[in-house]
Amino acid sequence: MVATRAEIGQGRRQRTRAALVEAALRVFARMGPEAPTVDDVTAEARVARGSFYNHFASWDALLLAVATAAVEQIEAELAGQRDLPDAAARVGLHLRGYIRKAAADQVWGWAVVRMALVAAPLGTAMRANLAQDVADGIATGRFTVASAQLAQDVILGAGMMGMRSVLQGEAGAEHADDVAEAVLRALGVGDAAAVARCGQGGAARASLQPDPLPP
Amino acid sequence: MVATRAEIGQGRRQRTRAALVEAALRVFARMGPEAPTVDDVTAEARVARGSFYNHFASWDALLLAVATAAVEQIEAELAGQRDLPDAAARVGLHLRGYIRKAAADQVWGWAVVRMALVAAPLGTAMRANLAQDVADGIATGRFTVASAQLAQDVILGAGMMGMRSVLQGEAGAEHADDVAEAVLRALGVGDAAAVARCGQGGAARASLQPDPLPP
DNA sequence: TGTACATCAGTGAACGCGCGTTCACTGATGTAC
DNA sequence: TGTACATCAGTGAACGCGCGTTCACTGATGTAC
Repeated sequence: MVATRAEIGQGRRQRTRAALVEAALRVFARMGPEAPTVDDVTAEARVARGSFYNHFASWDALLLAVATAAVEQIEAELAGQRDLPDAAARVGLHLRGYIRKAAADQVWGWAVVRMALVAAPLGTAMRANLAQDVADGIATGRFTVASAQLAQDVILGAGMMGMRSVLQGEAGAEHADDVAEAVLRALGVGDAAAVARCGQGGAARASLQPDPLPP
Repeated sequence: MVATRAEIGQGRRQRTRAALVEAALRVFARMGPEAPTVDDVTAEARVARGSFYNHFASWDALLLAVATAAVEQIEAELAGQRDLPDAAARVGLHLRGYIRKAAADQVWGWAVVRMALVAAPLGTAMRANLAQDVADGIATGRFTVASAQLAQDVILGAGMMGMRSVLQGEAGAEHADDVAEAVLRALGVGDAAAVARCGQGGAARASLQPDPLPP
């Protein structure tokens, strides 16, 4: 059966591709998404240089794959929180989740921060997730802000800077709660402190296992 | 007199150097601070390639010069506002000033946003200016925040994202006031709306002349 | 006043490295008979 | 069961472009006499 051979081929392909994406994440965490060369990534993945072009037509294609993988990873860990009825609680838990994950998995954190600041794909992916919660919060009167754009700017801006501070070692893990509370206050949420510090926080925390430090 | 000849030489030097820094600002606005080459900058400055190395030992040296020039430019326009007695007013007016300037001078705005996100020198310069106001606001009880780090993260993060939105055309000039108000709310300033929308705003606005659009 | 000279910054051709990209080849795995 | 073959992904040497960097030269300007 032809299907079998094709499947086996796909298996090899996917393993090599995954190795490249994972290696790129580590390299991006060290060097950002634009400085490294094809050689840096293939060396980290322990794969021949030519293999890169079997999988990615361009550097942007790799960037998109890495950004997608990074967002999927955190969103999977936060799964279920999109179902919370309160938009403020959802935003708060996402903020805490991202910052806590940055503290627990510095490779992921640095890669996300560096990509978010420089590369379009990641910012776009995160904005897409956010837009829904922001629109909901405004529609239900939970957020009192001048515009949805303003809400996004405050959430993403403070969130990214909060991650950066934690990664730099300028703040501890409690920074996640502090940032969430401050952002919710900015959005006009009256009970910001309560929303930012409890809710499904226990569950979210339990799903985060600490990771080894980066190289 | 030997001094005269030396001075004339310095005059030539300084003009060439200034041309390189101004050209680099325009190039950074288009391409960010890392992608462009020495050729891009010298071509924009209409100067021979070799001249670059008469003035800058490395790309980082250029970056530092451009970042310094960009911060000095806005700080000169906001001069006097550091004397305001209220830390909240100072922070608000700086936020509005940066975002309004980005709207009025897009070349400056894009260069600042791209440098702030990627290059260390600019972020460091802005943090240094901020630290004083944040410390003051906390000491006088004007800000009620968990930490100075938190205040900086919210101010810089929301400020940069606000500049980005205006530059992208996703928000209008009024975004400056909205961001300032939201940030002050996050910092626990009770009269955030009042502080963000009046004060020395008129004077600050008058000092900003609109600039031509970037290439 | 005029001419030869000194001292700069600026110039741009030339060199060489490093990187992206290609492509004929290898090796692994499954298939046919 | 064993052997020849087909089909993949993966490999890495080779090519060539583009960029950073250097340095002997030019041109501009002021100085000496």
